[in-house]
Amino acid sequence: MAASTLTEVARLAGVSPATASRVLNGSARTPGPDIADRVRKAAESLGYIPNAQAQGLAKSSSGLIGLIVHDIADPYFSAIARGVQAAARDQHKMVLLATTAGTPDDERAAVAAFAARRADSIVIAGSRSIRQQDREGNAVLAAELDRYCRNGGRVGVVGHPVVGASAPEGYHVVAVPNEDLAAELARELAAFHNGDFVVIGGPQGLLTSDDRVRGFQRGLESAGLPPAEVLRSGFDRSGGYEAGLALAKRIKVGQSAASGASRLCIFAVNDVMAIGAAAALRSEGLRIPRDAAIAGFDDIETLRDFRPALSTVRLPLEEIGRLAVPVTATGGQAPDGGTVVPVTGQVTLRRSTEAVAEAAA
Amino acid sequence: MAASTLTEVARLAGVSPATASRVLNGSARTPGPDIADRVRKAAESLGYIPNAQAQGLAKSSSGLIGLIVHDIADPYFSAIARGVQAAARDQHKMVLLATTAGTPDDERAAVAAFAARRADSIVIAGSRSIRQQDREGNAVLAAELDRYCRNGGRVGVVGHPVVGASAPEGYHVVAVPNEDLAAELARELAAFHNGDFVVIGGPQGLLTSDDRVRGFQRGLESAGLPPAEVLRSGFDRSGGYEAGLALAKRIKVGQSAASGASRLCIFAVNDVMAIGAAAALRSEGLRIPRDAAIAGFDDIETLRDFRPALSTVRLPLEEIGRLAVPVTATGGQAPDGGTVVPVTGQVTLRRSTEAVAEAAA
DNA sequence: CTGTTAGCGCCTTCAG
DNA sequence: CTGAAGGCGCTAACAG
Repeated sequence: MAASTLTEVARLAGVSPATASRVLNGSARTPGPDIADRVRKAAESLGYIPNAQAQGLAKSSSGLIGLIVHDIADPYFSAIARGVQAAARDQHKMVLLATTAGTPDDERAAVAAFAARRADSIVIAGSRSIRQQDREGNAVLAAELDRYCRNGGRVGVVGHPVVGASAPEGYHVVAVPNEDLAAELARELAAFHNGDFVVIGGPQGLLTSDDRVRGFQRGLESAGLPPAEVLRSGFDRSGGYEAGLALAKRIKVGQSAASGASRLCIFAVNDVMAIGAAAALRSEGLRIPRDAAIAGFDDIETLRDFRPALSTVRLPLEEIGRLAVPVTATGGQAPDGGTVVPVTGQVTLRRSTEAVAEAAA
Repeated sequence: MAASTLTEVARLAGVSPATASRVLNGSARTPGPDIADRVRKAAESLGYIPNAQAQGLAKSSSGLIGLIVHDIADPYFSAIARGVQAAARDQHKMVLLATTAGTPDDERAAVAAFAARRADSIVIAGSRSIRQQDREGNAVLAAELDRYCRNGGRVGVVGHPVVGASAPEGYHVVAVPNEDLAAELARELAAFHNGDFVVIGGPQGLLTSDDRVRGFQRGLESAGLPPAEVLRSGFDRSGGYEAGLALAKRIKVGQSAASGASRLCIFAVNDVMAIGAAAALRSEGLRIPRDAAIAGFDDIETLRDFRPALSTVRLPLEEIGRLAVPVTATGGQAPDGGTVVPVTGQVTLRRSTEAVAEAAA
C-alpha cells in the first residue's frame, strides 16, 4: 500500500488534481473556501503526504541544504551543524549531512551528491587545505563547486573561500578572523607571561591552522618577542597529545637542569588539541598552569568544564553555522552573490594560563 | 544554464535515453562495450550528474536515511550520528538530519518530512518519553511512524521501542541494557563506597532516565542497601548543575554538623549531567572525590579528559548508531521486520568515585 | 542488445 | 475560479 497521491485526494474531493495542488501546497491563492475545505478534509482522511521528490522534480528545487563537515562527532563541527540546522529550519528546509574527513576528493563526491539531489545550497564547514598532496583534489573540488554554482546552487563556506573557486557570484563566506584573534591572544598572553612560547600547529597547509599560527607569531612580534617554535601535528586531540608528550619531556629536562628554566606557554591551534596536549602533560606528571601555561582556540562548549579552565578564543560557532547558510531567493530579492559575512571572536583568558607564584621550583 | 540531462547525454552519444541510463546507472548489464564507452565519454564531457529526484521518483526510493536527534551538538547524539553516517555511507545513502529537542510533535513533523522525501529508513535516536504531557504527542507520532512503515519504510530506534507503535514488522530496535548496566554500576560502587547514595535523574517519564534510575536502585538493593534519594532535573548539563548546587549545600551542612557525616556518592544518569553536577560542587568549593564521589553514564568521548576522570558506563555510541540503521533490501533478503539488536556497555570506574583517605575532615 | 512507450507525482501554463 | 494538458528527468516494461 503506497502512500496516497494528490490525484487520489483530488478524486476523493471531487476536484481536479490541479485544484487540489493549489489548496494543499502554496499557490497564489487558495481556491473557493468550500472547495478548499473539501480538499483538505480529503487529504486529511487519506493521510496524504506530498511527495517531495515529485515536487522537487516539477519545481526543480528541493528544499535541501547540504552540509559538509570533517566529522560530525567533533564538537567544533557539531556546534556549527546546530547553527546550520537552525537556519535550515527557519528556511523550511532540511539538512543533508556528509562527512569527509577533510579529503578533497570525498568533498567533491559530497558536492556531486548534493548537486544530484538538487540541494538548494551547500555549506562547507571544514578547513581548506593547500597541502601539496591536495592540490589536484582541490582543483577538482573547485570545479565541481563552480559547476554547482553555475547551475544555480549557492554555496556557503566557513572560514576561507574555496581554494581555486572561480564562480564569484555563487559563494558566500563567513569570514572568521583567525589570524587577528590569534594575534590578540598572543599579545594578551605576552603581557604577563615571561617564559618561552611554543605553538602546536596542525599540518602545514591547513588554512585555519596556518592563519592561527601566523597570527600568533605576529602578536608575539608586536609585543617585542621572538617568534615561537612551531610543532606540527594532527589537527585533533591525538595530534595535540603527541605534541604534548614531546613538550613534556622537554619541560622536565629543563626543570631538572637550570633552576632558572622559565615556564613554557603553549598555544595549541584549537581547543581539542589543547586538551590533548594538557592530557599528555598531566600523564607525565606535569601540572597546569604550574609547569606550563596552555591556551587553545574555539571555546568548545563541552570543554568549558575542563579544569584548569582553558584559555582560548571564543568563537560563536552556532552563529557561524547559522550565517553560513546562504539565503536562497525564497521571497524577495535574488540572493546576493559573493557575500562575505564577518564574525568576530573574543580572547578569553582563564586559569590555564594564569601566572603562578614564582617559587614553584 | 541548468545541469545537463540524461537525454542530452544520450543525444550526444547517439543512443536512446534508455541505453544511456543503462550504462550510467546500475542496470543488469552494461550494453555493448563500444556503446557504453561512447555514452560514458558523452556524460563526462557534459559533466552529467544524474538527477536523484527524478531517479527517486521513477524508482520510488530515495537513497536517504532520516536521522532524528534531540540536539546534534550534544556529544551523545553526535557520536551516534557519526555511526549512522558511517552505516549510510556503507549503504551508499545520505543522511537527512532533523533535530527536535525531544518534542514528540516535532518528531512527528520530522517523520512526515522524511516520509515526504521517501526516505528509505528513519533512525530515531532520542529517548522516548511517557510523560503525561507527551501522551497525545506520542500517539500521533506513533501513528505517523506506523503509516510510514506501512508504506514500506523501515525505522530504527535507539533504546526503546516507540511508545504505542504497532506496525510490528517495520521497527528495528537497538536495545541498550540501561537498567542492567546501571544496576551493575550501583553494585560495583556499593562494594567500596560506604556513604549515602543520591541519584540525579532526568524528568520522570523519560524512559532512558527511568531505566537507569530503576536499575541503580535495584543494584543498591541487591547489595543490601536502601534505595537512594532521587533528585529530578533536566536531562542536560544545566539540569545536573542545578541539582549539584542543591547537593553542595547539603554536603556542606552535613560536613559542618556531625563530624561523622559520610561522603555522598552521586549518580547522575548521564555524563553531561554528571559534569554539570561536578561543576556545581566545585563552584561551591567542594572537591571530588574528596567531598563526594560522582558517576555518570555514557562515557562521552570528549569528556574523557575531564579531571577527576569520571566513573561511568561505557556505551559504544558510534556502534549503536551504526546498528540503528535498518538494512534495507538492497541486495539479498527482504529486511527482516521487528529486529532487536542487543548491544552492551561496560562499567568503568575511575578517579571520581575513588575511595579517599578517611581522615579528610 | 537497443529503441520505444509509458508512466512515477506533481506543478504550471493555458483554456474554459 | 476551475479543469485539461504538457512536462520535470529518469526507469521499466515491452517491442524489434
